[in-house]
Amino acid sequence: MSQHSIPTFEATKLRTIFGFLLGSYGPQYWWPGGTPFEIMVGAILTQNASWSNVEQGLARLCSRTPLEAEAILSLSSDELAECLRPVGYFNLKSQRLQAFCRAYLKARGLDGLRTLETGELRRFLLRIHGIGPETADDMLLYAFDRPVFVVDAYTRRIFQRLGVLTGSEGYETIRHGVETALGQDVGLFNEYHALIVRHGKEVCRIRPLCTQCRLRESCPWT
DNA sequence: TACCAGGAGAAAA
DNA sequence: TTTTCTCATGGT
Repeated sequence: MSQHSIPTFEATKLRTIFGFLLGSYGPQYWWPGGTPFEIMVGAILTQNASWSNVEQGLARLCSRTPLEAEAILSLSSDELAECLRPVGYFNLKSQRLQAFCRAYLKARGLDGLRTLETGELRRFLLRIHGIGPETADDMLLYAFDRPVFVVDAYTRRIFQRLGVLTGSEGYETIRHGVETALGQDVGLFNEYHALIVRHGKEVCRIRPLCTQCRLRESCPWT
């Protein structure tokens, strides 16, 4: 399947998977924590990092300065990196977070960004250095309540095991395919991504059979 | 001791 | 255009 061909995702299958996850884990009440700005900061910090590390970094940052764009930019990149040390990639994320804060203020903050149509807002976010498709979609869905399906490594893994994906599909192909199949449902996308992450953490990351997965008797893909 | 986590961008092939 | 490399702490 090439990046440019549009696969047909079975809505029934996608909803069956969702129902299984929701029945197994219940609502996840994402995003964990805070204001839209905090959610956007968290989305940057959690790139290829565990949320527990992000929480430690956020706590250090909040103990140093208010969690606001102006305050974050008032720190030197080294000072910010030191706050973010527990997150990992702290030098990288210090620069990415400040790049985001500059763009955020230039766009007149939350009020300015909220006036943008979803596609326009997505393009704005993707132009910021350090914000790729998954981070942008996390922000769109969880900070702006826009109907966007977030694709992450867990999504690819689970959908591939279940035969929804072949493994060669690109990010936009998967996102567009799921959105087309399920319709523009913010609540559904919010819960679906959160449940996929929850299950991804439960199921062994390496072995196909996970002895720690509490669903191992009924889980259809382990 | 290894391995990898709610990725993204640059460099190399 | 596609693949590989780099960034880095903390938990298991």
